[in-house]
Amino acid sequence: MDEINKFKKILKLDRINLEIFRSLTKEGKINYSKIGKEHGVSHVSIKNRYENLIKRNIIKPNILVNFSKLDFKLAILLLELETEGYERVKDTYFNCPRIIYSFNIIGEYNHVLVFFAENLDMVETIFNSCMLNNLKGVRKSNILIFGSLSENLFLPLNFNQLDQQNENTPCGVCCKFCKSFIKGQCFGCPASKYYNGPLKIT
Amino acid sequence: MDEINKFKKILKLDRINLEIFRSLTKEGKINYSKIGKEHGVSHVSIKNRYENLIKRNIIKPNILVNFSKLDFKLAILLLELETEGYERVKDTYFNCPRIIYSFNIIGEYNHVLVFFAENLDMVETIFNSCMLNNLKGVRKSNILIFGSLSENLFLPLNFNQLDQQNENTPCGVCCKFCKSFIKGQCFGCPASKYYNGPLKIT
DNA sequence: ATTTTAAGTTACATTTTGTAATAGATACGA
DNA sequence: TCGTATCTATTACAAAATGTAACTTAAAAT
Repeated sequence: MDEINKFKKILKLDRINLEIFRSLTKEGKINYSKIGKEHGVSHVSIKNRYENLIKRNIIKPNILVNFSKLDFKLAILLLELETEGYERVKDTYFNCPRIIYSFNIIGEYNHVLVFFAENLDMVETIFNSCMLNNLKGVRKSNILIFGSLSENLFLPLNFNQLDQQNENTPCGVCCKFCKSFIKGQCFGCPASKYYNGPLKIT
Repeated sequence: MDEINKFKKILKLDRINLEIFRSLTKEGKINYSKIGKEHGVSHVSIKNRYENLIKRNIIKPNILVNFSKLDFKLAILLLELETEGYERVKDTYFNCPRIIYSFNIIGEYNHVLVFFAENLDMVETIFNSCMLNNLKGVRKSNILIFGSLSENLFLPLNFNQLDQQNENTPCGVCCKFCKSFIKGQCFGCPASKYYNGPLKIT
């Protein structure tokens, strides 16, 4: 019971909050007045609930992209890292626009990276040039490539990194000097000015 | 070049669309007028761009939940399924409120499920009672448990399934008859009327 | 017992949105 | 090449939603 009350202080799940969470996905917008009317409270109350949850960093509105519609490839990289490398991975890839998720796990591996590339060749290039070259202390690794994305697979994309005005990538290299980029095997990093793939900002 | 033009027809990335995508995360709302003013176009134009991308199923606004703030546990289940079971997994868990992601992969395993549970004991219970009991044709499985979620980890939660008014779970069982539930080892399925954990709607 | 905090209310001025009619540019088939 | 769709954009105005501030109530903390 204590576990439950503690949880409720963080995220109270009642019909009103549920409706707040749902409305954005259902209608693409949050309409304070409408939700308020439906639940017999004022629009200001809805606004406060919503904004407080965001301010307290409990929820985050976001735009997810349907990766099934793009012709992108996704991959999961399972890593067993030595202690030193372990801390560094998150730092290195914290702002990488290709990394969708990065988390520590317990078990056969201790870190997971989920990333995307523009096509299958690029998966290989990214894996070799961006990752293995950059990472130290990898004891073991395993790559799982996503198969056909038949259903709609919506994932977050780091739009904040797509400005494409920086000389260096967020992970600290420069595409200009990368073999794969020079040979034309790689579109480059979508966060750098050298990028020339489908995510190029027009 | 053709690859890039094909992509642009699906998702045109210019400064305006980028700003549309960013604004929701930055400000929690999409303000057509404001974005329009900033980019020298009318609010109607912004509205149309946004609504068309949603209607075409390219993007989906969503509320992500900060799992680092909740005391929930996350796990990745890697499965090697026989052809017959392969098709069934997606169907069975399509509406499961605990499943965050489900996708086909190529490699050592052919399917991945990412799910959450209220605590570590529940991970075990879900794995045994909900999954292994329900799945046929599993040749090999591997479970990876998430470690400490030090950073903020925002993931989507299926709020549409949290009504808690159904006798049966979306995967087709009834908690009332489940051993783990009867013994009090399990909060039950958050989609069913029997659920009594922290996600209980008040 | 008093203060603080959290959650909600009303009222009104301001801002945003929806809608409809319309225009220009591009794509495309006959 | 002509005409027809289609896509993207515009303006203008009525309708609706939002932001804000001052205030209320209840619960929690000191």
